[in-house]
Amino acid sequence: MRIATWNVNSVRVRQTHVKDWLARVRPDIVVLQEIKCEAPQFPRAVFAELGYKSEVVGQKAYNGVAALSHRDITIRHRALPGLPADDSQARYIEVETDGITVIGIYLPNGNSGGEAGFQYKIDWMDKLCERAETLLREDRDFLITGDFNVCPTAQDFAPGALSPTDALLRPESIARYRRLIYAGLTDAVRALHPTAPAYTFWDYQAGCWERDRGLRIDFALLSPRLAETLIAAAPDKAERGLTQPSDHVPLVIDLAWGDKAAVAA
DNA sequence: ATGCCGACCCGAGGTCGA
Repeated sequence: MRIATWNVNSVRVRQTHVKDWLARVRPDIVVLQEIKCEAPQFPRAVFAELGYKSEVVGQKAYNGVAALSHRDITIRHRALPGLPADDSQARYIEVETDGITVIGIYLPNGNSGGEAGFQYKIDWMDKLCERAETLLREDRDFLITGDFNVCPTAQDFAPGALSPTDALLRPESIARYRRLIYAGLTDAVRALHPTAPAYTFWDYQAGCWERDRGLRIDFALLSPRLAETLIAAAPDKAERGLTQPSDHVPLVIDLAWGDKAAVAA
């Protein structure tokens, strides 16, 4: 099973990139972030030409997440459980297929809106931790993947790419990322590549791509049984070098899940 | 120290991202 995540920074601007990438990489499921449109504007037909169905949690201009799959998927949640009912930011999608729950997230950045904006990020992370802990208690097979907007270690950003006071580096943010790991989830990329930079984001500004001043802020965190099936996990760096790219690249995870099921049968 | 770039809103230039 191939699962991917990609912050596309506007799905309408990036629809040809996404379509070409789907044809090349053929993920079973991909979750998208920052689609920046409401569901009616989502270019479903473009991806349907390749056999992909879309589940969209849209929002005008900002945020917005989606899941594309050529399998049958069931949408379980369109918002992060535990957030206030009046929260209108489209940042969470939870879908299920073949016994796996795939959670796609666009975690708040936390640098805008002052301390209230940062507190929103922290509250969001607390609810995400609670969701993960609930699924672990239920002994479910799941992964949380997407744009986490956190750089947990110094290895996860190029020197000078972030201010030391950036919300991506604040101890409150990192502590909550660590809580997900301590709960029992496995960072798929680090499990296989302990020392590689594995950046997933390069700012459009200041020649960050050309100077390789990147960040590793997109992750796939696997529940224990899924982690045992991990085959491959890597950012698809080539996408950043194309014309008019997203500032993020896809992260692609391969699991021996279908194989395992076949053996068991 | 600040802005760089690029997307959104709309139809200028402000706001947000990370």
